[in-house]
Amino acid sequence: MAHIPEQQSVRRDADSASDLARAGARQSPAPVPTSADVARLAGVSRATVSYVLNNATSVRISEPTRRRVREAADELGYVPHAAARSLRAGHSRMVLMPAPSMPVGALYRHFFNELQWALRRLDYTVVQFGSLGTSGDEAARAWAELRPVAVLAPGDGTLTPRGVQVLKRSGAKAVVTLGPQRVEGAHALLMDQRTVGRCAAAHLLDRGRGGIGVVVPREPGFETFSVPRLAGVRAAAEPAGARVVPLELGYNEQSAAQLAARWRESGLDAVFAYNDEYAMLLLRALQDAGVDVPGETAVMGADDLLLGRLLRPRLSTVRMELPSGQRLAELVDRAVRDPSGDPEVHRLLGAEAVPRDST
Amino acid sequence: MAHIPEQQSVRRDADSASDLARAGARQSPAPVPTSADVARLAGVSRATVSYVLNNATSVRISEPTRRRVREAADELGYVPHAAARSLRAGHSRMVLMPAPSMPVGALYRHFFNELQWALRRLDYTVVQFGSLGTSGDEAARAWAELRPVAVLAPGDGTLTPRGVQVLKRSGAKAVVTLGPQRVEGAHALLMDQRTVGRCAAAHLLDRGRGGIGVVVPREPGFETFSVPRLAGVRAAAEPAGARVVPLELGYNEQSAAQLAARWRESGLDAVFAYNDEYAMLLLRALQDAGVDVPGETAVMGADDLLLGRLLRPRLSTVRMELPSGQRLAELVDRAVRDPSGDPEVHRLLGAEAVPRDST
DNA sequence: TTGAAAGCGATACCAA
DNA sequence: TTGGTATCGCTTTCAA
Repeated sequence: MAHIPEQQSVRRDADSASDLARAGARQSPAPVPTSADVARLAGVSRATVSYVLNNATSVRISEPTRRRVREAADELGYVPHAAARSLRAGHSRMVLMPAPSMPVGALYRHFFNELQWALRRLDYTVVQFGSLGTSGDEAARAWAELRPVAVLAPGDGTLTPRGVQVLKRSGAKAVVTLGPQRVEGAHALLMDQRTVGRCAAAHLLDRGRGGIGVVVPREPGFETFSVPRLAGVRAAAEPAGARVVPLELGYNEQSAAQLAARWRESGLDAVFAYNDEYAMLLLRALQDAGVDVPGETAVMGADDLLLGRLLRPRLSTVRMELPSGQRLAELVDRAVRDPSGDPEVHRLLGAEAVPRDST
Repeated sequence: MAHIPEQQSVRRDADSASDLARAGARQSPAPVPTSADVARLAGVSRATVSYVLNNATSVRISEPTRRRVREAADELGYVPHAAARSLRAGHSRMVLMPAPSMPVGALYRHFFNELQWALRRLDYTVVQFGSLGTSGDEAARAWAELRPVAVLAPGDGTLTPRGVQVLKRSGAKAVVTLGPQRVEGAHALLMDQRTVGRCAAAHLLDRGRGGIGVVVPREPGFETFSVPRLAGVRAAAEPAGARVVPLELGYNEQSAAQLAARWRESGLDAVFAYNDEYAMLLLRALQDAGVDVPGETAVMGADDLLLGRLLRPRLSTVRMELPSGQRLAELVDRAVRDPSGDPEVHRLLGAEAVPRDST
């Protein structure tokens, strides 16, 4: 024991080199190296380690010392402890994006990825937090425990004003909802799905249709989109004297066949089928039932999927647009820097009818 | 000032009720309440607060005290600080699931969600960490900073053995890859995409085809799947004397039309089109070019999408199966509890040909 | 140029 | 039954 400096604690006595050697063998789980271990191995103080590894500009450290520290860190496989760091700092750069609880389209996924990427470029750590299972305020509490600097929550009604309060009190500088609804106290990136319905209805009216069916997926989780889309169709069509009828449809051939079999009695001459997938399903079923599309009935989807163009007749659709993730990332950044600003509301979703051969 | 106990620091002087009141006004950002604040308001020690809020069983706290503490916590909107807690505890229950860097199918998404849900039931905190942009060992370091108890990484080659070492040294009890490749030192949930190719090839050979084209998507990011699928076709077809030809295809009508235009000169009589979407695209293009399917050429997809059944002829496909997320969650849990266990390798992906009318 | 020490928030041991 | 206090890993001010 004579060679071991007195101040070292028993646990730290074991010299780091042999710790490292033992890491391969699965015996005792090698203790996770801390900055103190690095300091010891490099023969400097913890402060110096911190200075070197963080490239502190306020202090000048000699080049040989820097090298010794870097080598020691490398040898030990030292990785700083994010929690300890942000605890000390009093803040983090974590942006929490609770993952959407419903299946989302490619457009949204793309936007989501872009946003994530842009935030990372602004030096935020983006973390997706699966919120499935927990609900509402409970979820907000769980998020708040992580002390994110900003929260990008789905604007689908999960988050309540109370939830926003909880998050803000826990130190979140910005709470932003992303979806069809807005929430008191939070910024909103509003993707108003009614626009999609309105757009589809306008096109169908334009084609002279007077009885519009609106497909409402039977699968759970789609209400956040399907309800406002239906409302949008109503808002645009009913004032113009058209009839609007919601139609339940399950995503399977049988359900589509049933709907198609009753089609003629419904007296409808058009259908907005929620999205391209349901539209393709229904279009095929109608054709199989002998209903002429677009002669007897117009069929319209949404999402502008490539696959819709492969059908005959080619599927008319609603193309949606989202702004670049970059812009939204900047909004988040602004909100973080100036938490006192009033909640901003941005309408994001652009929609445009793409007439093809099915209407 | 007379009414304020001497021991309170200046910052804490402001009484909590008025802090709360000020939270609505956006003046000074109300300080985030800590357990000390709760203790002060309830007139107890921080220790007691901790006991009450964590339902500690080793200590008995009187009911009135419990109530006072709970009310104080409620009034302040207190939420515990996860980082501080896990720092003290020396471990967390965080499972990191770096989000897949490529677009994935519905099957995988479903599996992913199920796994996430099952882990949460086992009391883990599941966090998805977007790894886009950072690469390889750099990413592993970023993950390690969060000190997750387990990491579920995409098994697509991003993670290196070095990365695994970094994670383990940072205290991760289990590192599990999820994808086509395995990595030294980590458990593997192997989804060997060659199986899919083999399965498709077997079916096509069965149908008497001797020249098999294999679509390789031109879009970036698909290599991790397309390369092993091609290899699988080769492995199954070439020993049987069939010819295998890779075919680049972009996901657009033009690219498909080009490929179809050159079809007859290729002399192929079958194509495995990567997945149903590419298959549908190509099938339509072949038909438009006057190629008879399945007479002249068989077309096969993968994923068993509903939409594939809507085409005429109905698309033959490869249906894939993944085990329940529950089982995998249990595997992760086992690995966490017994970090010394040897890396397990599980083959996950089941594949089965679904013959329909296009082959 | 480097080191000592305080402190971030929560917990658990030991006393009282 | 409750309170004081050391501790987790890291950063940063102040002194040397």
